[in-house]
Amino acid sequence: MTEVIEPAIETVTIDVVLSALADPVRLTLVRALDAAGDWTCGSDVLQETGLTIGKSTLSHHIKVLRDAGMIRTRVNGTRRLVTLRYAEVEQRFPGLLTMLRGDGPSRCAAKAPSSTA
Amino acid sequence: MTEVIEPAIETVTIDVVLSALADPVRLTLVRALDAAGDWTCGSDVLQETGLTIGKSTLSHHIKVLRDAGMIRTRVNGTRRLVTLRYAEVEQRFPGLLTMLRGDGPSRCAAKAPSSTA
DNA sequence: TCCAATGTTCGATCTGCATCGTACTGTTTG
DNA sequence: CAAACAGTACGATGCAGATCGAACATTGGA
Repeated sequence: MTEVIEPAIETVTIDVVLSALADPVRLTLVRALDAAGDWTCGSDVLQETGLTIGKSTLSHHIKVLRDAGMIRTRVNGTRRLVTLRYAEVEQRFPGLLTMLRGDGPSRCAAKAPSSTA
Repeated sequence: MTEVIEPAIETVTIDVVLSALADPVRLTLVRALDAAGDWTCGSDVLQETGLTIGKSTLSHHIKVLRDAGMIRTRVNGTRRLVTLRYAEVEQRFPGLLTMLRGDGPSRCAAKAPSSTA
């Protein structure tokens, strides 16, 4: 069970994290990991999230998220297991994962105060 | 003292905020606002931040940040005064402004644990 | 050993966005 | 009213990054 190399959480900057999370596909991936709990395997995530991207594109996005310190990749046989670096990210950027969770692209239409002007 | 139209904070999604903050110029602007308080829209900002962009580009970035709910623009005569929507952003996305503050592009080289492998 | 399955790497393409210059709007002042 | 100033709007350009397909590892099993 080798681990793919990843940055120490202390060396991760918010600049890089913001760039990583600015992409809708990567945001979807992180949310899926957060919601689905522990592990999600590479290609399974496409089916689970409904993303329609090629596997090389997925591989690219996973690398970006890993370099941004958000996720961890462990090699298990012929498969890669991906997980959120939950505790570390929460420690380094408190509240970040919570705010990612709150807003789906079209949720949150519950109660809008009348100050829309 | 008219106010330029801005979104209600409740309608702002984290997706839009992340896209807005993913740009280094806009991140610089937000940090400058956070550090210095209010300022005017024009060449003051460029001089203060050391940014070397045209004024139309600056205007563009300010619009993006405003649409993302991060800043407010007030019209005062022939000038525009820009402020950070501090309390509102903090209420909607707790901790966000703090984590923007923490990381300069090259700071934070203090103590890296030996878990780099 | 050979084959199938899973991901990564590489090169090419294409789209979105940052940037710029110019023209335009609105405001203050002479 | 005209001129100067501050900022916006718009069209054009260039580049970074998202995407894809194909070739290349690596592993597990027949």
